[in-house]
Amino acid sequence: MIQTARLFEPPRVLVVDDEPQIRHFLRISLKTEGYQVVEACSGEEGLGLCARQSPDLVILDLGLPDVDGATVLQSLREWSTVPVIVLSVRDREQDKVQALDLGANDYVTKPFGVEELLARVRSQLRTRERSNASHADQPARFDDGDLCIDLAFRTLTLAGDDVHLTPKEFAVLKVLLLAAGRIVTQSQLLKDIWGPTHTQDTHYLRIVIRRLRQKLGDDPTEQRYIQTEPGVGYRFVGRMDDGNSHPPARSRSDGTEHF
Amino acid sequence: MIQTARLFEPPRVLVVDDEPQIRHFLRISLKTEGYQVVEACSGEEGLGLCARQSPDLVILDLGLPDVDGATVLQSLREWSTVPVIVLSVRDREQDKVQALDLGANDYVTKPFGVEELLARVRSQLRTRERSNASHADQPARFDDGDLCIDLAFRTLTLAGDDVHLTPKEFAVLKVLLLAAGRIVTQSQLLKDIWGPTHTQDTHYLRIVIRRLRQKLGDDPTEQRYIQTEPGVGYRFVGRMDDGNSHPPARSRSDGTEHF
DNA sequence: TGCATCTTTAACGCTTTTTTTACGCTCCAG
DNA sequence: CTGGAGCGTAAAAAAAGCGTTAAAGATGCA
Repeated sequence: MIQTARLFEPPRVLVVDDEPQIRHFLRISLKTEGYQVVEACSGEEGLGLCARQSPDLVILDLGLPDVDGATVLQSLREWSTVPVIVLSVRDREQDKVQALDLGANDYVTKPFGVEELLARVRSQLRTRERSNASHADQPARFDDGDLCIDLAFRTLTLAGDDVHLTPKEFAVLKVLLLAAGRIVTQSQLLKDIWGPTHTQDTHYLRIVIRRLRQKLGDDPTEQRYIQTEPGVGYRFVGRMDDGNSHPPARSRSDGTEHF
Repeated sequence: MIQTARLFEPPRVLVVDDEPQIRHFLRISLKTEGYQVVEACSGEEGLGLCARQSPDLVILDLGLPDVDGATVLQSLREWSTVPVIVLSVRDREQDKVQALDLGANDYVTKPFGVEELLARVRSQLRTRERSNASHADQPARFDDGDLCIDLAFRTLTLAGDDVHLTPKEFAVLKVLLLAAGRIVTQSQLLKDIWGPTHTQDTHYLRIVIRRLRQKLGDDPTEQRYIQTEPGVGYRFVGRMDDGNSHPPARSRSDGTEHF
């Protein structure tokens, strides 16, 4: 594998923990290993940072003050596949099983040894490196200045105003956004959202797409966020392009903008 | 008529352990979960089975009679990236770090709870599934600087401008592109796209081919992307080839256009 | 229970896509 | 030189698919 012009950028690790000592301790350890560290002290904040920064790995304490850690994990997994190492004081098997089945990639019981945790971090990053190499990470957030969509908070703002989306509307938008630029076939959307028994009920889609376009301010005369590929499906595209949109390799940019 | 009918095949798990009770125990548990189980009682045998069976996951006991478990892991990692969950009686941090850094994906200390182990197995397989799925689709793409076709994104750009293709047009182009350089017979195209009842309706093809050439900017006076083989079919070629003369078997034309 | 929100159903006009129909050209054999 | 087979082009009619609207069921919540 020839990886030419690829700048080495240290992996970003997001630490979500409410205890300042643990955060401090982890920050020191992780930085010593050469990682970039981002911190959040609540689940809410963690989800937001995940969406905006798309870190390479998340260390998530289950015992958070605001939201249940499990809930955070669950929300996260609705739109992100970032590796998550769960920390918890609970040593019961049942807790581990629950966290792992919610999408955690590893579960470490407190108190833990730093070296072990760091080795598990390395292991996860190693795995991810392989599978990620050819695949750009998914956008968790879209923002072009006018329209802003945040999958973590399920929010959509248009020119600063909050716009409300129904569950179906949001689900469709999410699927389209996660495949931004690519076509999503109608049957794919129907299968994902309405279930495998409705892969032919394209009229469902038409209604939802219509309302989405309405709420997104899509104007048929200009380029729209949601484009129709007749007979095939729909695709979400950003508006920054002046006519020529290009699918290709998006390098990992700063993270806060675009996707 | 491309169908995604995908057979469900249960993941294969290889258990490498010298203790018969543990093997038996794991076999029962794993089979109950619906996995296919393969067993090895020595490192040597484990490596062999890995090579021959290419399992989806390996559970490896570190305390093997013949070879050191760590050595097995190391050998394995020289040619395989299969997820490995290490079992060990040793609880020292140092041992965990060593195993993980040798390429283990997880480390579970004996005695362990079955449910936890199974959850960790699920977690690993889940991760692998995702990365496999995204790798599975062939990155089919043509780009010679002027014309750019991306089958995954279902996009076609000509000199930077987006060009819209109808479903039939795209289907034909896709078949031709996937056989780039080779002839695709008319009846093959008709069978693939219009179904086996229309293998004689060559006029359908003529229309679609015409519109494709139009949209691709094909000029009859120069060499065209889509060439006609009278009485036989059509072939897609990049433009740098010297066209006629030589036999058709250009498996992979040189450099600039990848596919 | 009643209200409000969301989803599903139904119907219609319009655009895009496919199919039909028609005709001109070239190449090659008779 | 003549005529048919095969391909390219063009424009139509037919079909399919999409966008839109409105109203009838569900669903959830106070």
